[in-house]
Amino acid sequence: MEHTNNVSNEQPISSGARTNAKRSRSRSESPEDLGQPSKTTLHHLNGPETNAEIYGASHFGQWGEYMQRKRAKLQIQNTSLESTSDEKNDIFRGISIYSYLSKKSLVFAFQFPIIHARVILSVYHRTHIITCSLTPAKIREFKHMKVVRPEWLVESAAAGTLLPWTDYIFHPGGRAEPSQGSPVGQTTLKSISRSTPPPSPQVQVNRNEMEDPVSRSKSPPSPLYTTDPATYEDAARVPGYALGRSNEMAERVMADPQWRAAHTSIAPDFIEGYYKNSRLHHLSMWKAELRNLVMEAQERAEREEFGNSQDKDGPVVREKAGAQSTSTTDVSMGSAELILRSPTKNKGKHKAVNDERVIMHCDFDCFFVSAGLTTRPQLRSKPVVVCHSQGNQGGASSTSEIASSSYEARSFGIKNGMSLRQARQLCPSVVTIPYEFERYKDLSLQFYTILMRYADDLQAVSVDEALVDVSRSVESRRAEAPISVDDHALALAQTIREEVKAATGCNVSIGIAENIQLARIATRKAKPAGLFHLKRDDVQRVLDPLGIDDLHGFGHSTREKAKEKLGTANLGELAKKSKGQLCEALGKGTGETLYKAIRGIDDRKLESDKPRRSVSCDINIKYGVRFENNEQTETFIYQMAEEVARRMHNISFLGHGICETFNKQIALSSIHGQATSDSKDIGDHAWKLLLSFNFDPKELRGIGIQIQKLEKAGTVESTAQARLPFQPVLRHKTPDHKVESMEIPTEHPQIVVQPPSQEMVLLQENSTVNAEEASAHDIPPFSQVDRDVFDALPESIRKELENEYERRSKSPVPDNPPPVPAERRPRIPVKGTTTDPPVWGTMWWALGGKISSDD
DNA sequence: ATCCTCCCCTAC
DNA sequence: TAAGGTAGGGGAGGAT
Ligand SMILES: Nc1ccn([C@H]2C[C@H](O)[C@@H](COP(=O)(O)OP(=O)(O)OP(=O)(O)O)O2)c(=O)n1
Ligand SMILES: [Mg+2]
Repeated sequence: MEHTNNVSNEQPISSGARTNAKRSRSRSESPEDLGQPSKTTLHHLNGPETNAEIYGASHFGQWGEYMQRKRAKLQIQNTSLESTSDEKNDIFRGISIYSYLSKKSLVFAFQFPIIHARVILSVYHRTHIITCSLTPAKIREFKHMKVVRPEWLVESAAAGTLLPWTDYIFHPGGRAEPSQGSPVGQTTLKSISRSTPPPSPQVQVNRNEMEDPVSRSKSPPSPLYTTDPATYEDAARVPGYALGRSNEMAERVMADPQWRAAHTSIAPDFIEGYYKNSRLHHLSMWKAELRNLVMEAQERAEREEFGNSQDKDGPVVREKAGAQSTSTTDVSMGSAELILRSPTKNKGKHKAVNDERVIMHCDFDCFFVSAGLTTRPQLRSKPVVVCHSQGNQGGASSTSEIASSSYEARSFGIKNGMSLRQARQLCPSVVTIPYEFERYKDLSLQFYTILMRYADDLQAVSVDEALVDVSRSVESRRAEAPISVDDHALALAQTIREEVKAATGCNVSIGIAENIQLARIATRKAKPAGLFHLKRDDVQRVLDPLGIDDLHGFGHSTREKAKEKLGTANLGELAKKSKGQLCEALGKGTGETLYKAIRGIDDRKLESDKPRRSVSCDINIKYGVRFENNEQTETFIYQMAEEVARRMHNISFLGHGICETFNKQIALSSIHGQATSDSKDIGDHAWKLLLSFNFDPKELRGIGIQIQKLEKAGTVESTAQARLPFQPVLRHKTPDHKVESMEIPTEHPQIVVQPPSQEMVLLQENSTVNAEEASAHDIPPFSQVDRDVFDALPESIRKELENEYERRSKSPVPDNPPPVPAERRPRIPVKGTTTDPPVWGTMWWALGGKISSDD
């Protein structure tokens, strides 16, 4: 529990009515589905931008324009949008504008005379951002671009000439808003129209640059037109996190092209190898697998209870029928089967509401280290850490991260999550041992097997950690032996501890309390190798000296916020604050959770049967992704698609600054406009998207794909989290593997993309894609085209569209058939549950960042 | 009021 | 060399 981040894993308070996956984007036909602020591009067509470079060779851009135009029409029902084909009002010639305004503001903008110039909604090219409100993330995104306030347009139009944009530079009011996602600067239109005098330009910019954005991208990063919140420094501030200066050896080695060719993402099996060595990937996989196992066990228990068959003495864990222990290096839990002994799932039914629960939080002590020490007894009582770097690798400067540290090591100040370099500074004699993922898996299954024996309900938290509701077990023990034991919960916990120790050779610690939060606190006191029953009378005494970040779900950032807004991070002090104060400082839900937590209250139920709601695979690459050309990029994309969904971002370990990450979302549909789990479909879409952005592959530092709003197709028996939806191969290969279900994206998932801001090109914002009507990868069937909107398109675009339709009418494009309109699209037949949110996808990539000298 | 989108935050 | 993945809670503020 000493790792850097925090105590525990579980989230506070589930959010009741929410039906959508968190990161999902929903589809809607309404023009308001732009999200907010709505992003719409006004492109003045007359300029030289009307060339192929801008619109690319792809029809995506055209379609995007079509959609935006249509939406614009819908939004401004009463405003004529007909294009004026002449040259009056041409003061905006050559200017492409990316509007980042709320809907209201947008309408406002449309009412201006400039709108009567030909307004083209360009997807791929912009010269200016227009906005009056930006979130911190957008500030980062736009920081190399010309960001102006709407008055620039308004007043230019009024003046009949293009005023210098530098007089209208947008800059967020004051410092960056610390609170997440909250816009910085003005929010309302009122403040716009009220003619605030334009602030004097912060930066002088050569007027010529406006006409030649491309050349700009070659010059050193342009000065910021917005205040830079320097957000990445926040990451570096997180205590103990293994950010650091560059690893010199790594830098040297990266400079060698041969080495890079062999070891970076260029290698065809890069992703697989990366995952194989990623402890965090394993943790995530295991967690999902364990949750599934528990869920299956519960369903089985309920079924058996109903059928009245209770073979109380059968094995609690067994190999699934036909499960071949593939090899000795099977790190997956897929072939195991847990059995829940007591078939009682407290489903909140008439289950004595007032009964005090008994919750146990069971957690291995320094799990990875303990596991490693089972075969290295000679290292017991030494400062031992688990990390990749072994022996003297990396020397004194190894950036290898420590996954787990023994308690002896912790006495030197070493913590989980630190870099080996930091650890060596604290304790030069620290001993490193390697990862043994398969062993962790085996031990974990033993651990869970034992827990299941006593659990009324069980929530898998992690490979080494579980929350167990033992209320009834304790109750019945008390009934059987009322007097001989004074704390039946503690006695049961001791039994569990001993059983786990006997089965695994490792120590678990167990915290016991009446709710989850307190049980976790109790575990802190129990460690190492101990038990602690936190009883009601002791709660305040135990809680008061703690800091807010000692509570699960409250971390570094919340602590800083509390210190700033409430003057203290100490629970005893915070207890004096009113609920209103806490809510004001931290938000309503968080404030209330905290208010209760401080008082030892936590109403959350164990989460043992919630199905997964999204799938994504992330890779953070330190130095792995370095493409030389598009071919390599393509290869990688398809690898990723095969692997499923994945996202990447980049925080460089090599000491060259942080890359910027972007994400965009677009509709993804299979060839036939249907849901798909096919890796080729996903790869195709992702690759096209990426291609359309036309950036330098050398700048690429990460790519990601993620799919959300999953809909179950088939049984509920899904397992392997990352692989499930996208590796149908798995099912065929290992029929015993029990992956007969697939989660299939319904209709068109979305993929999100975003361009390098360095290129001064801003791509279509995800939300501008009307997914209900278009896949964003293709144009709609001709019959679906809104004639008015179509006619309003500039001639060049219209021509291209016409050509395309013409072409298709002659020879259908097998590659790219127009998707069936949504309302006619056959729904994917879904067996099992009826949760029907559509699936969406998000694609990420990261650009920039330097790497040693060659970058 | 409630939903949705785009974020941020947390945890192992 | 080292392999910083991943799912979900929750807040702000616009749309409905
Ligand atoms: N930053 C981290 C934190 C944890 N882990 C892995 C290794 C840990 O052994 C395992 C369990 O995490 P715990 O938080 O339970 O930490 P430990 O079990 O190592 O120590 P303890 O539980 O005794 O505090 O997860 C990791 O790889 N990286
Ligand atoms: Mg542990």
